Amino acid sequence: MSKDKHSPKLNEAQHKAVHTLKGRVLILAGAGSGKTSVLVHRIAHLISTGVPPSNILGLTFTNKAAQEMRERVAKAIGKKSASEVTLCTFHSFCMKILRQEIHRLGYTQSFSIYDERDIKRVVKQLIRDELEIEKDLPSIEKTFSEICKIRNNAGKEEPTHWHDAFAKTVHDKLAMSMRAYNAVDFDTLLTLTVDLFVQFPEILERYQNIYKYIMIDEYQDTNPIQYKLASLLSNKHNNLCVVGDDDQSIYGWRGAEVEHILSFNAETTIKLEQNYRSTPRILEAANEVIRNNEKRHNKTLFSKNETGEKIVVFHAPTEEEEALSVVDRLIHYKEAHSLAWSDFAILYRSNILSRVFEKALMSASWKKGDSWIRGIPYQVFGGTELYERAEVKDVLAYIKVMANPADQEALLRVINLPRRGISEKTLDTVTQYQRKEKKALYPLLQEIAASETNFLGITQKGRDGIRTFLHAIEEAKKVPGLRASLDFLLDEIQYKKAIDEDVKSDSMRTFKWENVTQCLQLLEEYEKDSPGATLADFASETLLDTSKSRTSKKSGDAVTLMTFHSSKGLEFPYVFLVGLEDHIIPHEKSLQETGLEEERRLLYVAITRAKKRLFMSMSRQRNRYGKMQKSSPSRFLFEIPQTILDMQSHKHITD
DNA sequence: TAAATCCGCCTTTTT
DNA sequence: GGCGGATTTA
Repeated sequence: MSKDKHSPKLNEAQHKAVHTLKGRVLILAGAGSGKTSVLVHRIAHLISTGVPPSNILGLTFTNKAAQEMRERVAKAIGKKSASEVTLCTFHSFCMKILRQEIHRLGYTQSFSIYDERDIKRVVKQLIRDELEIEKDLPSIEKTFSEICKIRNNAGKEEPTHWHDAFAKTVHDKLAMSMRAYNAVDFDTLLTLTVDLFVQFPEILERYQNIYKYIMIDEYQDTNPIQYKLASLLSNKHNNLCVVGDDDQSIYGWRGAEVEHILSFNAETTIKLEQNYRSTPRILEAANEVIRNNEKRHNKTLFSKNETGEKIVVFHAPTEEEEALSVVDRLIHYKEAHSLAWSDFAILYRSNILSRVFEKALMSASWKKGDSWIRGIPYQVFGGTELYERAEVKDVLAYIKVMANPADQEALLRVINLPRRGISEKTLDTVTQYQRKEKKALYPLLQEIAASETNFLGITQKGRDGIRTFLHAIEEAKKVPGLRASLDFLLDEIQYKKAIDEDVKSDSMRTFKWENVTQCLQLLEEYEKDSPGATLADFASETLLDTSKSRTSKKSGDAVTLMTFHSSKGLEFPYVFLVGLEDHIIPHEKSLQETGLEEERRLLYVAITRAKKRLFMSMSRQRNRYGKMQKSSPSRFLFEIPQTILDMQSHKHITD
């Protein structure tokens, strides 16, 4: 048996998984058991038996997983056929369908996508104006999470007590507002697609006939609505293959139900239990941790690899020293075993932890040949960064307004930006009137701009501002070309000048403008890559896959930094798990909420990313909300037997 | 009308 | 300790 899981030689279970093409197939795939490889082979095999690539649909949860699948399928069957296979996230799949069909649900093709901030603002507004309750308002957070529950439950149960009923009211109003704004959000992308399929069986059938073979990766992470979508689609041809591992279910907080995988009605069930990725030592640590969970299927993951080194653990006095120790080891092992930077990953529970490691990486010096180089190349995944920045959101909001004038959130965001004399009071008058008269905002603004006399008591200044704003938008729309049209707009509204005047520090000013330029750059690339695409397409695709912003160009040799969550499905020879402290993992907030077991699974996922060497570290104190606080090692660490741990001083590398 | 100050919450994880 | 949002001040 080959050790290489990429080798064409498959073990018995893998072989069966690849060759069972019909019916409902459940593949229980332990960590590192060659799951992706099996899926890729299975796709190749389907095609070799004469199934057209366009009949195959592979759904994943993250963009990274989708991208990896696309790359590996392309390698296996060639770029051309691979491009005909649909491999994408649930969300972008729904996007694809809704772009074609959403007009049947009372939207237009150029609908906007709202992120969590946008949607929360709408919810807040609804709670405030529509319900006119002053006292005892349920918090937005709470209402919003109730709303998410309703949506993700796919109408499974009706709300019973007051908070739920309230949330249901807000939910229904929200749905109306969103239709008025011609906007959807991450959740409704899915719910609307399901609605579409339920309301229009003939459309469903059309897609059923396209996607005759459906595969779902990371099935343990499906929530009810995704489950519903998959069952609808696969209902006719009944070829549904799902792959997953209950021990790696880490999205409970997003409504994922492990029950889906535990109770999947399968005609064939296949278990992949041989791990090809990690050394037995690493696997033992993972197994020892996960066996403390009660809610799980008993599994016996084994590895035939060489035993491997013990797991290194070190405890640094401060966060900075922890980061330095990690970086020292990075340099040491790269040198000692002539590795590439991309052989290393630094993984953490939450995004904030990336900071201190980025700093340490940036200021580290290492020897390349005869010369010293300052700064280790690294790549941070996740932590949306670029699209979270105010200036980029502004630009995106302008894009949305041009593409979709009904997008009221975007409109209100930029209508007085840069300041053009439209006061809060003016906006208040206008929106109140508009809500009362049930008019759309944009046409109303046009009406105001066109009027010569006093309209709703709006000041001359306000009216002038509205005119300037609308003029800029309308003129920009006429400019052909996406990038050109946006350039025109930004020039017209003097956006750069506004940044220059608003921002005090020099470095910040340059930084902000660079972000804007980068955004424009992305638009230009997008325009080049997808001829015929619109601004609406750009905005939504951008929001559905924020990783594109950073992975665009230089993906050379670099150390990977990412959260435990986003590391799922990936592997690295050398893995550093950092910040393993008891309030971070298990996260203090998880203790009541999603529960300890999910945190343990999360650590299990993180541990099983490592192929050769695993390092675990923590600090004795950590900065929390600006205050230094003591922290102690994660309780999970004590579940690993001492015999396979190598406790080191943070200062000295011993081997 | 816009700038200055204050307040509260926050940092769990992703699409 | 920093950011967005609300409130106060010029």
